[in-house]
Amino acid sequence: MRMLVVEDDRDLNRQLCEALEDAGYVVDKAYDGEEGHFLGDTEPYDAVILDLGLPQMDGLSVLERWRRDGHATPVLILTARDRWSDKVAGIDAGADDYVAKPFHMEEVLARVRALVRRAAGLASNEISIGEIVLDTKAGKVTKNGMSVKLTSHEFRLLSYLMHHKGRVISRTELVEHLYDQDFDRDSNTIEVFVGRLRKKFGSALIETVRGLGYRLQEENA
Amino acid sequence: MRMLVVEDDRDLNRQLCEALEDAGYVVDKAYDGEEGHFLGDTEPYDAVILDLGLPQMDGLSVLERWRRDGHATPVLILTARDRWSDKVAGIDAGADDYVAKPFHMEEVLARVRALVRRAAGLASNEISIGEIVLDTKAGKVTKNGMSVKLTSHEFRLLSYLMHHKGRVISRTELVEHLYDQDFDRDSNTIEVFVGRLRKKFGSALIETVRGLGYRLQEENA
DNA sequence: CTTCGACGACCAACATTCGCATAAAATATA
DNA sequence: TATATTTTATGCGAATGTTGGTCGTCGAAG
Repeated sequence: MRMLVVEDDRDLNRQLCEALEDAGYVVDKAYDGEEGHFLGDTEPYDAVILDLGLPQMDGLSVLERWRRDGHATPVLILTARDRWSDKVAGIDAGADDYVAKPFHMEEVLARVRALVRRAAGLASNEISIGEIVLDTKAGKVTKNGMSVKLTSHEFRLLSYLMHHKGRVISRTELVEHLYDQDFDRDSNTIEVFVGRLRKKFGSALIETVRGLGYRLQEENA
Repeated sequence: MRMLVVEDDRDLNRQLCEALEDAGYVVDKAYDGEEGHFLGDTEPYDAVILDLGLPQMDGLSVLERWRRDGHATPVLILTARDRWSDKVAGIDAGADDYVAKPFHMEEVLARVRALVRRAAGLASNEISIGEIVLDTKAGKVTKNGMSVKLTSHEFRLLSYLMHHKGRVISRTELVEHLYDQDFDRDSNTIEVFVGRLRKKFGSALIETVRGLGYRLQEENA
């Protein structure tokens, strides 16, 4: 999962990024509204953390423009504690959730998890497909109840695929969501990891759609 | 485990802190409502001890604001013995428990233990995993019934991990809960202590999840 | 039906990061 | 001061991620 943090306070921005990276996400950052808007417009994020008080273009405008342009990316708003009106306006503008500053990093993480989960239309922290169960909170995967050991990239890949099961995912989309901006476009890492996942879960799990990408099938185990 | 004590009576504050530290917690203190509110809002405590009669902002308001902002941190209220109404109001405001002043330190400690325990979803003061039993009340650990000698940091680390068994805990989270504010971010102390615990309990106890953190497994002993 | 080309799978070597043990230094405790 | 505990420093080794190459396979065009 790939996140964008738009926050002008360098220190806070760094803290947020660290926490998110700790939690296993890939994170891009922006320090002003314009940059943030551009990135959110260009890159396919799975969630955005957006501060409201920003230089260049304030957070609310950024959010409004995104929504006007049809971006549905989940957005978590950061508001100063005393700016109630901002909170309301943020929700009107299409924010998915908000947290008042100052906040507990853990709370932000919990809310981000919830956003990603909801975006995938799921109710809990667990996604299952056949005998395979992925627990995003515990960071654990089991097959037939047996825990399966995955490396962090393997986990991310599987996680993304399971969040979008049934849909064909292009290699480009995977690269965009699993890596940050500068990454060698023509590399075959994704294929390698798909191969490794198949070795661990059986080749039936991930279906190859030639020329388009990969798909996780509900029926298969 | 990391605690916050909000109490304007310096003497009492000090006593509480000492007792808590003796019991193996890491403790931050605040002498007025504002400071207390800020800290509780910012730092991830495992429990808070909150006096109601405070300068700047009274305890009840502090608590109400925390709860309104979605903080679920367990809070133990201190009330004067004759202020029944306060007690009721405290519970309404979201306190988890209360103690009337003057009190026995023992009672406070017991209630704090209970709060931490409940927050972790446990029923007793003993947490066990395989043959290892940790008694939070006695501050002792046994393996196969044999007492194991741990240093205070070793105990704290093990305790935190056991309170969250099954979940992957990042090194960052551990540092945040085992040390107070200013602590060198890139230090390898945690790794050293994990190593020591493994030496004492066997390497199967603490599983490392590369790139993410550590996890205590229910299954393993 | 055959052939060709493109795409993906697989493999093995390489580079890198990460965690661990160890020991020495610093700090707290008795 | 002596002792126990905590922290820092460093090098090693294993786990992980990446690259490049080869082979197999699918599908379309002849």
